[in-house]
Amino acid sequence: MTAGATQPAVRATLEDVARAAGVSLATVDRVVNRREGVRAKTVARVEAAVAKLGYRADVAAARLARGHSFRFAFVLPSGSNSFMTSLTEQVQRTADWLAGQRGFIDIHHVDVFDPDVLASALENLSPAYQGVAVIALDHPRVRAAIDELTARGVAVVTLVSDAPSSRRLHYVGIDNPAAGRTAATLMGRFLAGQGGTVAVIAGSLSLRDHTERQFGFHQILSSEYPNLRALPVIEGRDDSERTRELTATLLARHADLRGIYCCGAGNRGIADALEASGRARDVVWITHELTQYTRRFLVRGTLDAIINQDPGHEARSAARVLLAHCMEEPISHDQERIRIDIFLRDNLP
Amino acid sequence: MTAGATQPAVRATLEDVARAAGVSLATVDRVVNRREGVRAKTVARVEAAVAKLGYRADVAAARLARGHSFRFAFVLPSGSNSFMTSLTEQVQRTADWLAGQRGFIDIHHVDVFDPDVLASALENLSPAYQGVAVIALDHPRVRAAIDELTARGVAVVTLVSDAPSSRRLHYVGIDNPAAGRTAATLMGRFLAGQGGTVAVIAGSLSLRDHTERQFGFHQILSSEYPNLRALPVIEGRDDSERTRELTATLLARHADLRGIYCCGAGNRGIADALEASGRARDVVWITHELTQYTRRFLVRGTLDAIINQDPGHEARSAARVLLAHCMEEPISHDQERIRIDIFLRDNLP
DNA sequence: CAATTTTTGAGGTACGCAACTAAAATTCTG
DNA sequence: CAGAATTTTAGTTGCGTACCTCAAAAATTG
Repeated sequence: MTAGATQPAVRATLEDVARAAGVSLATVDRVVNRREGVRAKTVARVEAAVAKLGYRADVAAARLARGHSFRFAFVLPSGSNSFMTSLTEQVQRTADWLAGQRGFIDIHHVDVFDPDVLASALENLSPAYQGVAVIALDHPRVRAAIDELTARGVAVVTLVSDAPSSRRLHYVGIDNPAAGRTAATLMGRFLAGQGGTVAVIAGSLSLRDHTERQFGFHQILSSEYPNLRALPVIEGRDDSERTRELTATLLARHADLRGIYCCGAGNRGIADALEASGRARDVVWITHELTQYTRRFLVRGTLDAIINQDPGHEARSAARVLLAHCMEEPISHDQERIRIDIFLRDNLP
Repeated sequence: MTAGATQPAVRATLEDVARAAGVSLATVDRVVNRREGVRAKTVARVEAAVAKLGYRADVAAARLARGHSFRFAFVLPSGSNSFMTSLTEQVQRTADWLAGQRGFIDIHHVDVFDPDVLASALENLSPAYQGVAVIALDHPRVRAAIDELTARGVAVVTLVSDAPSSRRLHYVGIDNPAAGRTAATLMGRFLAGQGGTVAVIAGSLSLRDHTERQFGFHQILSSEYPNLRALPVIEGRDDSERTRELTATLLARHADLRGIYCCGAGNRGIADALEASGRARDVVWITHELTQYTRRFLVRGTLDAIINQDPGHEARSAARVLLAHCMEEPISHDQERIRIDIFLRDNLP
């Protein structure tokens, strides 16, 4: 048995460092917190002592002493599908957690699909906020609002949907073109050796994430799976009833329809239409977001795969990124990267 | 724009509560921490004040005052494949993070594949540890060692590989039978409509996780994909060279070999044999764990899918669970559940 | 060398809570 | 109803750090 680097039983304090370096507490404090007014020679001596004793500031004590507190706004959609409901719930949970760390989250519900409404909401945000997380729209007015917040020193992270050309600090969400490519690869491989047509249903092509997904999907489908022909994209407006009708029409018109990729919401409509047609087993259906409904369709076999982003992870990540920025701490990119989850019936959580 | 529940600008402290309830700090402290020695009437008065002011304990101040510190042992394998190397690295990172929170992690490297060595390592662990994370073996001696630690009041979590019949506090790892089923579903669907044989390569069938994976794999393959015939399981002992030879033999013997599922390590050997045979494109190969090697094989197209568990998540989760247990705090099961990731070329992180 | 600037030391306070001691209020006992 | 036993409450201290002040020491300048 090999013991790893055993650490000291009890941590060194600032005072220990001061004693070891033969200087006063105040000097150690200046060095550790990179304040000026210390000779290079003394700095070196203190840093040596820090290294020797393995000194690490106690975060609890530091936070207490600093006494900072933070206030963040989360701007979420007022209209709600299952995913957004779940996201809101996770943000609420994150808020509870943050409340113990001197962080306060206010949730603002706005119609994020209207650029003007969203932009004014951002513009009228109380100046009390040090950070804002927003489901963004990639639109000039929204971009301007984000840039203005940033210019005022407010940290802005985009959540789920990005505004890449803005000055936002960070994007918390998945790589949507890659998600579309992932769906295409699954579709192509599940339909290996078969020919036919594949339908793509989006919520709206004015939503950046939906556009990016269908772009990625088409990219792979056309280059890798020439046996499959993609039909023109249909806009279901994330509405179940409308999506049901569109799907029913598709099924009626295209006897050779072998696949459906839905890169938005409205899944209940697709399931209804598919099951009513009796072709549920013959058509490969791939969609986004694990919800109580899509889970059921997947278990039942109507749905073949779900591409998912974890709203819990996204909510926590947004809060962590904002907090780290405010405390001038680095973030761990590994931990903050939002994965493109693939769920089959067998690996559902 | 609807504002959510706006929280007070600055949080209430214990003293605010004491003043509001007309009692002393000490009394509030007893009520909040559920100590006894307070009349029911007073308790009610304090709780009302807590509710009214929305008091939440400041975790930083609480930790500082309590002054507790914790020491955990992580027992990891001394022999190393890529996954274990990566896990060790992540544990090291987690240790750095924990060091700021009064938590100390010592890493012990032992031969975890020998039950006796592993059991003695656990038995001889310093009594200074309040918690232990161990890559377990499901063996009577190991189980006994875990149970003894638990009896001594040490929190034990099993990591990556479980010992379900022991009294361990928690298992941090994936559901291995489900992972095997996931692999089988991918295999079956990628080979839809084709007949042929499928090989299963395990590291060793005496490892519980490998056995469980191949069990799940066979379960789904035989029930759902009768067109595919599984060959007897081969043991590659997680050794690349041996695995290469075995794979080459397989390819030579079975002209109708259409799939390979590797539920252990030794992937470099499989890649070599597959590429040398010229049948890399015709054989569906699915394996576990994303490493620098498997990533390359996936990108190149030799490998078709990776079933992954995130070592970073596992290391952090183990530390969080131990820490929460020691501080008698609840854990968020959502966040601690280790997902079965599926990686295709398109959704690689 | 005196005047000035830079660097360092000593000490203190505050942060919000936990845990301890001592004192007060209440209940019980004979 | 006094005095003891018990329950309930008040007061205090310390955790490790950040940040502040004031003065002393050292280095630099004219």
